[in-house]
Amino acid sequence: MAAEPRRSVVRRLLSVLATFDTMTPTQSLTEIAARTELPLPTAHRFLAELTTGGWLERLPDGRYRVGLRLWKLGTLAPSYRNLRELALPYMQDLQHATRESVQLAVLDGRTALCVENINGVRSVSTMSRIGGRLPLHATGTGKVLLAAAGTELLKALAEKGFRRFTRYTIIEPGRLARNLEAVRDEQVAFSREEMTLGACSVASPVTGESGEVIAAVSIVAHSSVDIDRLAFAVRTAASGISRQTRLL
Amino acid sequence: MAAEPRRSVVRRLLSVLATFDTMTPTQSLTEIAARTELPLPTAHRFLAELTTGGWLERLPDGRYRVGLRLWKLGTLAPSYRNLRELALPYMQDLQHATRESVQLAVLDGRTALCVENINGVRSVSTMSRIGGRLPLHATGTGKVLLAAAGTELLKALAEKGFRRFTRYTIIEPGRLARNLEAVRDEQVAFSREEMTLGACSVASPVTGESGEVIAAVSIVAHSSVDIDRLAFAVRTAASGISRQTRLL
DNA sequence: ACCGGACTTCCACCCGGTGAAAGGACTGGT
DNA sequence: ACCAGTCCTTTCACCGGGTGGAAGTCCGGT
Repeated sequence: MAAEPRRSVVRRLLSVLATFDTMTPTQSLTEIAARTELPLPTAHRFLAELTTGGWLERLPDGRYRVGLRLWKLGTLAPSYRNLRELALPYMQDLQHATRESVQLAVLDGRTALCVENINGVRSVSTMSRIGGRLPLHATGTGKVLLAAAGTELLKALAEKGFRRFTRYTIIEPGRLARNLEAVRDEQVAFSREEMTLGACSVASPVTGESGEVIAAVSIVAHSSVDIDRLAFAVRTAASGISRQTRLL
Repeated sequence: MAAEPRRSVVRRLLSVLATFDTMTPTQSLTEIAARTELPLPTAHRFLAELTTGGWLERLPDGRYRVGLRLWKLGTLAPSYRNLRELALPYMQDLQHATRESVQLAVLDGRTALCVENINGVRSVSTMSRIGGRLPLHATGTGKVLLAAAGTELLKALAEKGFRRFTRYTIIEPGRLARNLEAVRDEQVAFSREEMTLGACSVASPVTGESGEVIAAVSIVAHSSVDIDRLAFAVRTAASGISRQTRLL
Protein backbone atom coordinates (compact mmCIF):
# COMPACT_ATOMS: atom_id res chain seq x y z
CA MET A 1 0.00 0.00 0.00
CA ALA A 2 1.48 3.26 -1.13
CA ALA A 3 0.35 5.22 1.92
CA GLU A 4 1.87 2.76 4.37
CA PRO A 5 5.62 2.27 4.35
CA ARG A 6 6.75 -1.28 3.96
CA ARG A 7 7.81 -2.99 7.16
CA SER A 8 11.35 -4.20 7.48
CA VAL A 9 12.17 -7.78 6.68
CA VAL A 10 13.07 -8.47 10.27
CA ARG A 11 9.76 -7.21 11.58
CA ARG A 12 7.87 -9.13 8.96
CA LEU A 13 9.62 -12.33 9.85
CA LEU A 14 9.06 -11.80 13.56
CA SER A 15 5.44 -10.99 12.93
CA VAL A 16 5.09 -14.46 11.43
CA LEU A 17 6.51 -16.01 14.61
CA ALA A 18 4.31 -13.82 16.74
CA THR A 19 1.15 -15.24 15.20
CA PHE A 20 1.63 -18.47 17.14
CA ASP A 21 0.10 -18.51 20.58
CA THR A 22 -1.77 -20.86 22.87
CA MET A 23 -5.03 -20.23 21.04
CA THR A 24 -3.47 -20.95 17.65
CA PRO A 25 -0.61 -23.38 18.10
CA THR A 26 -1.05 -24.55 14.52
CA GLN A 27 -1.96 -22.41 11.50
CA SER A 28 -2.25 -22.62 7.74
CA LEU A 29 -0.33 -20.42 5.31
CA THR A 30 -3.45 -18.42 4.60
CA GLU A 31 -4.13 -17.82 8.28
CA ILE A 32 -0.60 -16.62 8.90
CA ALA A 33 -0.70 -14.33 5.87
CA ALA A 34 -3.98 -12.85 7.10
CA ARG A 35 -2.73 -12.30 10.65
CA THR A 36 0.54 -10.72 9.50
CA GLU A 37 -1.11 -8.81 6.64
CA LEU A 38 1.57 -10.13 4.32
CA PRO A 39 0.96 -11.25 0.73
CA LEU A 40 0.80 -15.02 0.37
CA PRO A 41 4.07 -15.36 -1.56
CA THR A 42 5.90 -13.35 1.06
CA ALA A 43 4.52 -15.35 3.95
CA HIS A 44 5.23 -18.49 2.00
CA ARG A 45 8.89 -17.59 1.59
CA PHE A 46 9.32 -16.82 5.28
CA LEU A 47 7.68 -20.07 6.24
CA ALA A 48 9.91 -21.98 3.85
CA GLU A 49 13.01 -20.52 5.48
CA LEU A 50 11.74 -21.14 8.98
CA THR A 51 10.78 -24.75 8.34
CA THR A 52 14.01 -25.51 6.49
CA GLY A 53 15.94 -24.35 9.53
CA GLY A 54 13.82 -26.29 12.03
CA TRP A 55 12.33 -23.20 13.71
CA LEU A 56 8.86 -24.19 12.58
CA GLU A 57 7.60 -27.52 11.33
CA ARG A 58 5.02 -28.28 8.68
CA LEU A 59 2.44 -30.88 9.53
CA PRO A 60 1.17 -33.45 7.04
CA ASP A 61 -2.04 -31.44 6.63
CA GLY A 62 -0.05 -28.41 5.58
CA ARG A 63 -0.42 -26.44 8.80
CA TYR A 64 2.56 -24.99 10.61
CA ARG A 65 3.60 -25.13 14.25
CA VAL A 66 6.55 -24.23 16.42
CA GLY A 67 9.52 -26.51 15.85
CA LEU A 68 12.28 -27.96 17.96
CA ARG A 69 14.72 -25.12 17.49
CA LEU A 70 12.35 -22.60 18.96
CA TRP A 71 11.55 -25.01 21.76
CA LYS A 72 15.24 -25.33 22.55
CA LEU A 73 15.74 -21.57 22.39
CA GLY A 74 12.80 -21.18 24.72
CA THR A 75 14.41 -23.47 27.26
CA LEU A 76 17.33 -21.03 27.41
CA ALA A 77 15.29 -18.13 28.70
CA PRO A 78 16.61 -17.82 32.22
CA SER A 79 14.06 -15.45 33.68
CA TYR A 80 11.63 -18.19 34.32
CA ARG A 81 13.86 -21.22 34.23
CA ASN A 82 15.84 -20.04 37.25
CA LEU A 83 12.71 -19.07 39.08
CA ARG A 84 11.12 -22.39 38.23
CA GLU A 85 14.18 -24.30 39.40
CA LEU A 86 14.29 -22.36 42.63
CA ALA A 87 10.58 -22.78 43.20
CA LEU A 88 10.20 -26.41 42.21
CA PRO A 89 11.32 -28.06 45.49
CA TYR A 90 8.97 -25.83 47.48
CA MET A 91 6.15 -26.50 45.07
CA GLN A 92 6.81 -30.21 45.32
CA ASP A 93 6.79 -29.97 49.09
CA LEU A 94 3.53 -28.09 48.92
CA GLN A 95 2.03 -30.66 46.62
CA HIS A 96 3.23 -33.51 48.82
CA ALA A 97 1.80 -31.88 51.92
CA THR A 98 -1.56 -30.91 50.45
CA ARG A 99 -1.98 -33.40 47.58
CA GLU A 100 -3.41 -30.60 45.47
CA SER A 101 -2.27 -28.91 42.26
CA VAL A 102 0.38 -26.24 42.69
CA GLN A 103 1.16 -23.44 40.24
CA LEU A 104 3.67 -20.68 39.77
CA ALA A 105 2.76 -17.64 37.66
CA VAL A 106 4.29 -14.31 36.71
CA LEU A 107 2.71 -11.09 35.50
CA ASP A 108 2.93 -10.78 31.77
CA GLY A 109 1.18 -7.77 30.35
CA ARG A 110 -2.39 -8.04 31.52
CA THR A 111 -2.43 -11.71 32.33
CA ALA A 112 -0.88 -14.22 34.71
CA LEU A 113 1.49 -16.46 32.81
CA CYS A 114 1.82 -19.94 34.26
CA VAL A 115 5.51 -20.89 34.33
CA GLU A 116 5.23 -24.06 36.39
CA ASN A 117 2.46 -26.44 37.23
CA ILE A 118 2.41 -29.64 39.28
CA ASN A 119 -0.83 -31.53 39.09
CA GLY A 120 -2.15 -32.81 42.35
CA VAL A 121 -2.96 -36.38 43.13
CA ARG A 122 -6.58 -35.34 43.18
CA SER A 123 -5.90 -33.39 39.98
CA VAL A 124 -8.67 -30.82 39.94
CA SER A 125 -9.38 -29.67 36.44
CA THR A 126 -7.64 -26.36 35.79
CA MET A 127 -7.30 -24.40 32.62
CA SER A 128 -3.74 -23.77 33.43
CA ARG A 129 -0.62 -25.38 32.13
CA ILE A 130 2.87 -24.17 31.58
CA GLY A 131 2.74 -21.31 29.14
CA GLY A 132 -0.96 -20.87 29.72
CA ARG A 133 -2.50 -17.57 30.70
CA LEU A 134 -4.93 -16.75 33.43
CA PRO A 135 -6.97 -13.63 34.06
CA LEU A 136 -5.74 -11.36 36.81
CA HIS A 137 -9.09 -10.71 38.49
CA ALA A 138 -10.43 -14.25 38.78
CA THR A 139 -7.55 -16.45 39.93
CA GLY A 140 -5.48 -16.60 43.10
CA THR A 141 -2.19 -16.01 41.34
CA GLY A 142 -3.79 -13.32 39.20
CA LYS A 143 -5.03 -11.37 42.20
CA VAL A 144 -1.63 -11.57 43.89
CA LEU A 145 0.04 -10.17 40.81
CA LEU A 146 -2.62 -7.53 40.23
CA ALA A 147 -2.50 -6.42 43.88
CA ALA A 148 1.22 -5.83 43.52
CA ALA A 149 1.06 -4.20 40.13
CA GLY A 150 -0.39 -0.91 41.22
CA THR A 151 -3.57 1.00 40.48
CA GLU A 152 -2.70 1.86 36.87
CA LEU A 153 -3.07 -1.70 35.71
CA LEU A 154 -6.29 -2.14 37.66
CA LYS A 155 -7.64 1.01 36.04
CA ALA A 156 -6.65 -0.12 32.59
CA LEU A 157 -8.34 -3.49 33.11
CA ALA A 158 -11.44 -1.83 34.59
CA GLU A 159 -11.77 0.37 31.54
CA LYS A 160 -11.80 -2.70 29.37
CA GLY A 161 -14.22 -4.41 31.72
CA PHE A 162 -13.82 -7.62 33.67
CA ARG A 163 -15.05 -10.81 32.16
CA ARG A 164 -17.40 -12.92 34.24
CA PHE A 165 -16.45 -16.59 34.26
CA THR A 166 -18.87 -17.83 36.93
CA ARG A 167 -21.55 -16.20 39.02
CA TYR A 168 -18.90 -15.71 41.72
CA THR A 169 -16.49 -13.73 39.55
CA ILE A 170 -15.82 -10.26 40.96
CA ILE A 171 -16.29 -7.85 38.06
CA GLU A 172 -17.07 -4.60 39.94
CA PRO A 173 -13.89 -2.50 40.06
CA GLY A 174 -14.55 -1.13 43.56
CA ARG A 175 -15.23 -4.53 44.99
CA LEU A 176 -12.16 -5.93 43.32
CA ALA A 177 -10.01 -3.06 44.60
CA ARG A 178 -11.10 -3.80 48.17
CA ASN A 179 -10.41 -7.47 47.61
CA LEU A 180 -6.91 -6.59 46.43
CA GLU A 181 -6.40 -4.37 49.46
CA ALA A 182 -6.99 -7.41 51.63
CA VAL A 183 -4.54 -9.36 49.48
CA ARG A 184 -1.85 -6.77 50.16
CA ASP A 185 -2.66 -6.75 53.88
CA GLU A 186 -2.64 -10.50 54.37
CA GLN A 187 -0.20 -11.51 51.63
CA VAL A 188 -2.61 -14.12 50.42
CA ALA A 189 -5.32 -14.20 47.74
CA PHE A 190 -8.28 -16.50 47.24
CA SER A 191 -10.34 -17.43 44.26
CA ARG A 192 -13.54 -19.15 45.38
CA GLU A 193 -14.98 -20.62 42.20
CA GLU A 194 -14.47 -17.26 40.55
CA MET A 195 -12.64 -18.74 37.59
CA THR A 196 -14.07 -22.23 37.33
CA LEU A 197 -17.03 -23.72 39.11
CA GLY A 198 -15.81 -26.41 41.42
CA ALA A 199 -12.27 -25.03 41.66
CA CYS A 200 -10.79 -22.78 44.33
CA SER A 201 -7.29 -21.46 44.77
CA VAL A 202 -5.17 -19.76 47.36
CA ALA A 203 -2.03 -17.89 46.34
CA SER A 204 0.79 -15.96 47.95
CA PRO A 205 3.41 -13.57 46.52
CA VAL A 206 7.00 -14.51 45.78
CA THR A 207 9.28 -11.50 46.27
CA GLY A 208 12.66 -10.58 44.85
CA GLU A 209 15.66 -9.15 46.59
CA SER A 210 14.12 -5.71 46.99
CA GLY A 211 10.79 -7.00 48.18
CA GLU A 212 9.09 -6.55 44.83
CA VAL A 213 6.57 -9.21 43.83
CA ILE A 214 8.04 -11.26 41.01
CA ALA A 215 5.68 -14.24 40.97
CA ALA A 216 2.79 -15.91 42.74
CA VAL A 217 2.54 -19.47 43.90
CA SER A 218 -0.83 -21.09 44.44
CA ILE A 219 -2.65 -24.22 45.45
CA VAL A 220 -5.62 -25.14 43.29
CA ALA A 221 -8.18 -27.46 44.83
CA HIS A 222 -11.72 -28.66 44.50
CA SER A 223 -14.29 -26.38 46.11
CA SER A 224 -15.06 -29.04 48.73
CA VAL A 225 -11.60 -28.48 50.17
CA ASP A 226 -11.26 -25.92 52.96
CA ILE A 227 -8.68 -23.71 51.27
CA ASP A 228 -8.49 -21.25 54.17
CA ARG A 229 -6.59 -23.95 56.00
CA LEU A 230 -4.12 -24.14 53.09
CA ALA A 231 -3.26 -20.45 53.27
CA PHE A 232 -0.52 -20.95 55.83
CA ALA A 233 1.13 -23.65 53.73
CA VAL A 234 1.16 -21.60 50.55
CA ARG A 235 2.50 -18.57 52.39
CA THR A 236 5.24 -20.71 53.86
CA ALA A 237 6.16 -22.02 50.43
CA ALA A 238 6.14 -18.51 48.97
CA SER A 239 8.41 -17.30 51.79
CA GLY A 240 10.82 -20.13 51.14
CA ILE A 241 10.96 -19.38 47.44
CA SER A 242 11.39 -15.67 48.17
CA ARG A 243 14.29 -16.42 50.49
CA GLN A 244 15.92 -18.47 47.72
CA THR A 245 15.61 -15.64 45.19
CA ARG A 246 17.42 -13.38 47.63
CA LEU A 247 20.27 -15.81 48.23
CA LEU A 248 21.32 -15.64 44.60
CA MET B 1 32.96 -10.44 0.24
CA ALA B 2 32.64 -10.38 -3.52
CA ALA B 3 33.36 -14.07 -3.91
CA GLU B 4 30.71 -15.12 -1.42
CA PRO B 5 27.09 -14.14 -2.04
CA ARG B 6 25.42 -12.24 0.74
CA ARG B 7 23.16 -14.32 2.93
CA SER B 8 19.50 -13.44 3.01
CA VAL B 9 18.23 -11.24 5.76
CA VAL B 10 16.12 -14.05 7.15
CA ARG B 11 19.06 -16.41 7.43
CA ARG B 12 21.19 -13.76 9.00
CA LEU B 13 18.58 -13.00 11.61
CA LEU B 14 18.06 -16.67 12.37
CA SER B 15 21.78 -17.18 12.60
CA VAL B 16 21.79 -14.64 15.41
CA LEU B 17 19.15 -16.62 17.28
CA ALA B 18 21.00 -19.84 16.61
CA THR B 19 24.07 -18.64 18.47
CA PHE B 20 22.30 -19.08 21.79
CA ASP B 21 22.62 -22.51 23.33
CA THR B 22 23.10 -24.13 26.69
CA MET B 23 26.80 -23.41 26.63
CA THR B 24 26.27 -19.75 25.79
CA PRO B 25 22.96 -18.63 27.21
CA THR B 26 24.24 -15.05 27.35
CA GLN B 27 26.50 -13.33 24.85
CA SER B 28 27.91 -9.92 24.04
CA LEU B 29 27.41 -8.10 20.75
CA THR B 30 30.95 -8.88 19.73
CA GLU B 31 30.57 -12.59 20.48
CA ILE B 32 27.38 -12.81 18.46
CA ALA B 33 28.93 -10.93 15.54
CA ALA B 34 31.89 -13.31 15.61
CA ARG B 35 29.74 -16.45 15.74
CA THR B 36 27.45 -15.28 12.95
CA GLU B 37 30.29 -13.74 10.91
CA LEU B 38 28.26 -10.57 10.57
CA PRO B 39 29.73 -7.05 10.74
CA LEU B 40 29.15 -5.36 14.09
CA PRO B 41 26.66 -2.78 12.78
CA THR B 42 24.60 -5.49 11.13
CA ALA B 43 24.51 -7.68 14.22
CA HIS B 44 23.76 -4.59 16.27
CA ARG B 45 20.72 -3.76 14.16
CA PHE B 46 19.33 -7.27 14.40
CA LEU B 47 19.82 -7.31 18.15
CA ALA B 48 18.09 -3.97 18.46
CA GLU B 49 15.06 -5.27 16.61
CA LEU B 50 14.98 -8.49 18.61
CA THR B 51 15.26 -6.77 21.99
CA THR B 52 12.70 -4.10 21.11
CA GLY B 53 10.23 -6.86 20.31
CA GLY B 54 10.94 -8.87 23.46
CA TRP B 55 12.47 -11.86 21.67
CA LEU B 56 15.82 -11.24 23.32
CA GLU B 57 16.63 -9.14 26.35
CA ARG B 58 19.66 -7.05 27.09
CA LEU B 59 21.18 -7.42 30.49
CA PRO B 60 22.53 -4.50 32.50
CA ASP B 61 26.08 -5.56 31.60
CA GLY B 62 25.26 -5.31 27.94
CA ARG B 63 25.06 -9.03 27.22
CA TYR B 64 22.05 -10.55 25.49
CA ARG B 65 19.93 -13.56 26.35
CA VAL B 66 16.74 -15.20 25.19
CA GLY B 67 13.67 -13.20 26.14
CA LEU B 68 10.13 -13.95 27.21
CA ARG B 69 8.65 -14.04 23.74
CA LEU B 70 10.94 -16.82 22.63
CA TRP B 71 10.28 -18.63 25.88
CA LYS B 72 6.56 -18.41 25.23
CA LEU B 73 6.96 -19.55 21.65
CA GLY B 74 9.02 -22.45 22.88
CA THR B 75 6.24 -23.54 25.19
CA LEU B 76 4.03 -23.96 22.12
CA ALA B 77 6.14 -26.66 20.56
CA PRO B 78 3.91 -29.66 20.93
CA SER B 79 6.36 -32.43 20.26
CA TYR B 80 7.75 -32.37 23.73
CA ARG B 81 5.08 -30.56 25.66
CA ASN B 82 2.53 -33.29 25.08
CA LEU B 83 5.01 -36.01 25.86
CA ARG B 84 6.08 -34.19 29.00
CA GLU B 85 2.51 -33.75 30.13
CA LEU B 86 1.75 -37.39 29.51
CA ALA B 87 4.90 -38.51 31.25
CA LEU B 88 4.84 -36.19 34.25
CA PRO B 89 2.41 -38.16 36.46
CA TYR B 90 4.40 -41.35 35.93
CA MET B 91 7.64 -39.53 36.58
CA GLN B 92 6.19 -38.06 39.74
CA ASP B 93 5.04 -41.50 40.85
CA LEU B 94 8.51 -42.84 40.15
CA GLN B 95 10.11 -40.04 42.09
CA HIS B 96 7.72 -40.54 45.01
CA ALA B 97 8.38 -44.25 45.08
CA THR B 98 12.15 -44.09 44.77
CA ARG B 99 12.95 -40.61 46.11
CA GLU B 100 15.54 -40.24 43.37
CA SER B 101 15.85 -37.87 40.39
CA VAL B 102 13.78 -38.82 37.36
CA GLN B 103 14.43 -37.66 33.79
CA LEU B 104 12.81 -37.87 30.39
CA ALA B 105 14.95 -37.48 27.26
CA VAL B 106 14.52 -37.73 23.50
CA LEU B 107 17.01 -38.35 20.74
CA ASP B 108 18.08 -35.13 19.10
CA GLY B 109 20.77 -35.54 16.50
CA ARG B 110 23.63 -37.24 18.27
CA THR B 111 22.66 -36.41 21.80
CA ALA B 112 19.95 -37.12 24.33
CA LEU B 113 17.92 -33.99 24.93
CA CYS B 114 16.45 -33.74 28.41
CA VAL B 115 12.83 -32.61 28.12
CA GLU B 116 11.78 -33.14 31.71
CA ASN B 117 13.61 -33.46 34.99
CA ILE B 118 12.36 -33.95 38.53
CA ASN B 119 15.03 -33.67 41.17
CA GLY B 120 14.93 -36.29 43.85
CA VAL B 121 14.70 -35.64 47.54
CA ARG B 122 18.26 -36.90 47.77
CA SER B 123 19.07 -34.78 44.75
CA VAL B 124 22.12 -36.46 43.30
CA SER B 125 24.16 -34.01 41.29
CA THR B 126 23.41 -34.43 37.60
CA MET B 127 24.52 -32.39 34.67
CA SER B 128 21.09 -32.59 33.30
CA ARG B 129 18.30 -30.11 33.28
CA ILE B 130 15.49 -29.37 30.91
CA GLY B 131 16.98 -28.45 27.56
CA GLY B 132 20.31 -29.95 28.53
CA ARG B 133 22.09 -32.53 26.40
CA LEU B 134 23.61 -35.82 27.42
CA PRO B 135 25.93 -38.13 25.51
CA LEU B 136 24.36 -41.25 24.08
CA HIS B 137 27.03 -43.72 25.13
CA ALA B 138 27.48 -42.79 28.79
CA THR B 139 24.00 -42.25 30.22
CA GLY B 140 21.03 -44.51 30.82
CA THR B 141 18.67 -42.51 28.64
CA GLY B 142 21.39 -42.12 26.03
CA LYS B 143 21.93 -45.84 25.74
CA VAL B 144 18.21 -46.51 25.43
CA LEU B 145 17.96 -44.02 22.60
CA LEU B 146 21.12 -45.22 20.90
CA ALA B 147 20.05 -48.86 21.16
CA ALA B 148 16.84 -48.00 19.34
CA ALA B 149 18.43 -45.74 16.77
CA GLY B 150 20.08 -48.41 14.66
CA THR B 151 23.64 -49.24 13.73
CA GLU B 152 24.16 -46.23 11.46
CA LEU B 153 24.17 -43.78 14.33
CA LEU B 154 26.43 -46.02 16.41
CA LYS B 155 28.83 -46.22 13.47
CA ALA B 156 28.80 -42.49 12.97
CA LEU B 157 29.53 -41.89 16.66
CA ALA B 158 32.24 -44.57 16.69
CA GLU B 159 34.00 -42.87 13.79
CA LYS B 160 34.07 -39.66 15.75
CA GLY B 161 35.23 -41.54 18.83
CA PHE B 162 33.59 -41.83 22.22
CA ARG B 163 34.59 -39.41 24.92
CA ARG B 164 35.68 -40.86 28.22
CA PHE B 165 34.04 -39.12 31.18
CA THR B 166 35.17 -41.47 33.95
CA ARG B 167 37.30 -44.60 34.09
CA TYR B 168 34.06 -46.58 33.77
CA THR B 169 32.91 -44.97 30.51
CA ILE B 170 32.55 -47.56 27.72
CA ILE B 171 34.41 -46.14 24.71
CA GLU B 172 35.17 -49.32 22.75
CA PRO B 173 32.62 -49.63 19.93
CA GLY B 174 32.37 -53.44 20.12
CA ARG B 175 31.86 -53.43 23.84
CA LEU B 176 29.27 -50.67 23.54
CA ALA B 177 27.45 -52.57 20.78
CA ARG B 178 27.16 -55.63 23.01
CA ASN B 179 25.94 -53.42 25.85
CA LEU B 180 23.27 -51.98 23.54
CA GLU B 181 22.28 -55.49 22.47
CA ALA B 182 21.51 -56.24 26.11
CA VAL B 183 19.54 -52.99 26.33
CA ARG B 184 17.36 -54.10 23.45
CA ASP B 185 16.90 -57.56 24.96
CA GLU B 186 15.98 -56.39 28.44
CA GLN B 187 14.40 -53.02 27.61
CA VAL B 188 16.51 -51.38 30.27
CA ALA B 189 19.86 -49.59 30.27
CA PHE B 190 22.30 -48.82 33.03
CA SER B 191 24.99 -46.25 33.49
CA ARG B 192 27.23 -47.20 36.38
CA GLU B 193 29.29 -44.08 37.04
CA GLU B 194 30.02 -43.94 33.32
CA MET B 195 29.02 -40.30 33.03
CA THR B 196 29.71 -38.94 36.49
CA LEU B 197 31.58 -40.51 39.36
CA GLY B 198 29.15 -41.17 42.17
CA ALA B 199 26.08 -41.18 39.93
CA CYS B 200 24.30 -44.14 38.37
CA SER B 201 21.19 -44.33 36.27
CA VAL B 202 18.73 -46.88 35.00
CA ALA B 203 16.52 -46.10 32.01
CA SER B 204 13.80 -47.71 29.96
CA PRO B 205 12.32 -46.90 26.53
CA VAL B 206 9.05 -45.07 25.97
CA THR B 207 7.39 -46.28 22.79
CA GLY B 208 4.92 -44.69 20.40
CA GLU B 209 1.86 -46.17 18.78
CA SER B 210 3.85 -48.31 16.37
CA GLY B 211 6.28 -49.54 18.98
CA GLU B 212 9.04 -47.16 17.96
CA VAL B 213 11.14 -45.67 20.74
CA ILE B 214 10.28 -42.01 21.12
CA ALA B 215 11.88 -41.22 24.48
CA ALA B 216 13.64 -42.71 27.48
CA VAL B 217 12.77 -42.28 31.12
CA SER B 218 15.39 -42.79 33.79
CA ILE B 219 16.12 -42.75 37.47
CA VAL B 220 19.38 -41.12 38.47
CA ALA B 221 20.78 -42.04 41.87
CA HIS B 222 23.93 -42.03 43.93
CA SER B 223 26.22 -44.97 43.27
CA SER B 224 25.55 -46.31 46.78
CA VAL B 225 22.00 -47.06 45.70
CA ASP B 226 21.28 -50.52 44.31
CA ILE B 227 19.91 -49.42 40.95
CA ASP B 228 19.29 -52.95 39.72
CA ARG B 229 16.39 -53.03 42.15
CA LEU B 230 15.01 -49.84 40.52
CA ALA B 231 14.91 -51.37 37.05
CA PHE B 232 11.44 -52.83 37.50
CA ALA B 233 10.05 -49.47 38.66
CA VAL B 234 11.46 -47.52 35.73
CA ARG B 235 10.26 -50.14 33.26
CA THR B 236 6.80 -49.92 34.78
CA ALA B 237 6.79 -46.16 34.48
CA ALA B 238 8.00 -46.36 30.88
CA SER B 239 5.24 -48.85 30.07
CA GLY B 240 2.65 -46.57 31.59
CA ILE B 241 3.87 -43.59 29.60
CA SER B 242 3.98 -45.72 26.44
CA ARG B 243 0.41 -46.82 26.98
CA GLN B 244 -0.62 -43.17 27.33
CA THR B 245 1.05 -42.22 24.06
CA ARG B 246 -0.94 -44.90 22.34
CA LEU B 247 -4.26 -43.79 23.75
CA LEU B 248 -3.96 -40.43 22.01
C1' DA C 1 44.36 11.24 32.66
C1' DC C 2 44.94 8.13 29.13
C1' DC C 3 44.19 4.16 26.37
C1' DG C 4 42.12 0.23 24.41
C1' DG C 5 38.17 -2.34 23.57
C1' DA C 6 33.38 -2.56 22.88
C1' DC C 7 29.53 -0.42 21.15
C1' DT C 8 26.80 3.03 18.34
C1' DT C 9 25.70 5.91 14.45
C1' DC C 10 26.13 7.59 9.73
C1' DC C 11 25.14 7.30 4.76
C1' DA C 12 26.23 6.36 -0.27
C1' DC C 13 25.51 2.38 -2.58
C1' DC C 14 23.32 -1.97 -4.12
C1' DC C 15 21.25 -6.39 -4.33
C1' DG C 16 17.99 -9.17 -2.18
C1' DG C 17 13.05 -8.64 -1.25
C1' DT C 18 8.80 -7.75 -3.33
C1' DG C 19 3.76 -9.10 -4.74
C1' DA C 20 0.46 -9.32 -8.75
C1' DA C 21 -0.42 -12.63 -11.74
C1' DA C 22 -0.55 -17.12 -13.34
C1' DG C 23 -0.45 -21.89 -12.69
C1' DG C 24 -0.88 -26.15 -9.93
C1' DA C 25 -2.85 -29.12 -6.39
C1' DC C 26 -6.35 -30.66 -3.57
C1' DT C 27 -10.88 -31.29 -1.73
C1' DG C 28 -15.68 -31.43 -1.44
C1' DG C 29 -20.06 -31.36 -3.69
C1' DT C 30 -23.05 -32.88 -7.33
C1' DA D 1 -16.32 -38.54 -12.97
C1' DC D 2 -16.34 -33.84 -13.22
C1' DC D 3 -16.19 -29.22 -11.74
C1' DA D 4 -15.76 -25.28 -8.88
C1' DG D 5 -13.65 -23.23 -5.15
C1' DT D 6 -9.94 -22.71 -2.16
C1' DC D 7 -5.38 -22.95 -0.97
C1' DC D 8 -0.65 -23.15 -2.19
C1' DT D 9 3.46 -22.45 -5.26
C1' DT D 10 6.24 -20.19 -8.65
C1' DT D 11 7.67 -16.41 -11.69
C1' DC D 12 10.13 -12.06 -12.56
C1' DA D 13 10.45 -6.93 -13.48
C1' DC D 14 10.90 -3.57 -10.24
C1' DC D 15 12.57 -1.02 -6.10
C1' DG D 16 13.47 0.25 -1.42
C1' DG D 17 15.30 -1.48 2.69
C1' DG D 18 19.74 -3.55 3.92
C1' DT D 19 24.50 -2.92 3.87
C1' DG D 20 29.32 -2.31 6.33
C1' DG D 21 33.50 0.70 6.48
C1' DA D 22 34.52 4.56 8.85
C1' DA D 23 34.10 7.59 12.45
C1' DG D 24 32.50 8.75 16.87
C1' DT D 25 31.13 7.64 21.73
C1' DC D 26 31.38 5.35 26.02
C1' DC D 27 33.35 2.87 29.70
C1' DG D 28 36.44 0.28 32.44
C1' DG D 29 41.15 -0.62 33.65
C1' DT D 30 45.71 1.06 34.57
